[in-house]
Amino acid sequence: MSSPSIPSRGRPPRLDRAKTVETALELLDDVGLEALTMRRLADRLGVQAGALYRHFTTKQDLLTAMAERMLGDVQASTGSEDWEGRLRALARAMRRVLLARRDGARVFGGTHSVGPHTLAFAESVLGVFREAGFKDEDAARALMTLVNFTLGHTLEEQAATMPREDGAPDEADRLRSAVLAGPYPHLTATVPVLTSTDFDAHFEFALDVHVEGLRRLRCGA
Amino acid sequence: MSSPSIPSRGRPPRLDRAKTVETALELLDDVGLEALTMRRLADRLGVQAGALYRHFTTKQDLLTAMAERMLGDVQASTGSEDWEGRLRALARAMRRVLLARRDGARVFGGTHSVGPHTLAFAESVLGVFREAGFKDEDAARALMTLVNFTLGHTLEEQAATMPREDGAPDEADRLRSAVLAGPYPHLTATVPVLTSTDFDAHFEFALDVHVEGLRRLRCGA
DNA sequence: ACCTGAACACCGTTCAAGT
DNA sequence: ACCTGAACACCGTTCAAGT
Repeated sequence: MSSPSIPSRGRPPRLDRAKTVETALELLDDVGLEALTMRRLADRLGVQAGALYRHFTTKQDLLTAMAERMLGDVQASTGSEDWEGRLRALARAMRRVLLARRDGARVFGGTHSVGPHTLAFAESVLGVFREAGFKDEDAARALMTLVNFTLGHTLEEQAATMPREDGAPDEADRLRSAVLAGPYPHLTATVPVLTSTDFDAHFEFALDVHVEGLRRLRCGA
Repeated sequence: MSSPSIPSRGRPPRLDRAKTVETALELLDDVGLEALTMRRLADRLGVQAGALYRHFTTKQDLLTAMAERMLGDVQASTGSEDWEGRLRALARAMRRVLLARRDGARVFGGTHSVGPHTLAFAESVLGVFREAGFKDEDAARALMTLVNFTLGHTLEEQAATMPREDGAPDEADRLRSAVLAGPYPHLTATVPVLTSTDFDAHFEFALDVHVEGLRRLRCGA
């Protein structure tokens, strides 16, 4: 088999987008977004940094491809549930794939992929809304809101669970001492919840609010 | 007056945190977050870059002070409205101050100030919820959700309205052509809304969903 | 005490030249 | 066609030395 199709003049390339993106995601998991540099990625690929620019026009282009690749891991929920159940499943799936990689939310939030995985996800969410009877305008805005809040939540979650260097106080600790030092009765009462690490509960709360609000808007107006 | 209080040995400082933060915010408006460097800021202050580290331990510390300063511009809505009206006013005020400066949302989102302005804002939102009868746990999570979605929205808004360099296609254009090139019926139907620049309408939709959802949760459970 | 000058250890990106 | 080698124009941060 392996038809030569286009007889590629010169040597076969040692790099390609797919393999580079895969390696970049592994490097991301190992060192985090801050330390993900073109030079370090080139090192891991056994290549010079400049070679990466044959396959990605900029670092931003690489990050966008990484975000697109991450979205490819969302499971298509073929469930025969109602629209609310299908919506919850899609939101949880998006959260899951972002949490699956170190700084995944920041990578996704810093890019705007229009690749097939990203569009397929948006298409699924829109399908749920439109088949549930939402107007096109509401469906589009409901998609934006859902992506927004899911991204925002995972951003906070990954920021809060970041491994802090020795000696530096936890973010929760900094908030606690600042709140207790000032005249903040409401914050004082709620700071245990605000610094809680039960992010599943926080996410499900936001998801409940969102779905509940959308249900009201579906019939009204 | 002007009591010498502590006789400051040596020359009076040419820099202080407040003035530096103010200048940094002006520089941000002029050049954007990407070009906001310690060297450029030092230049504008007539000082060497290293001098900034007498007043801010890191650039992150400076950015946090900038975010804190921005939150100081929220107007205290002393309105005698119901909890929903007060909540809407606070969310709109947060959106307003973030939109007031170039890349304001990204600066705020990349930091976690526990300064008085930030805490005062959180305290206000929590006050609305708790006085409306929300449980402490729900109030705390509703605050997180509100800040989340307001930040996420302004992040998207400022990303979409960024001045693009010549020749580079608009983000909306890229989305449009990608959608029309593939099998995406739902996206095709909604892409006019998704690429709409009526961000007020998008924000008010999300605010409606949020408030509507919270109203249901207040009594229930 | 506060700032300068200069360095350290990096960045992303470009591009002639090799193969 | 693809990659190397080397450079360009920067970064954030540190710190001896000056005043």
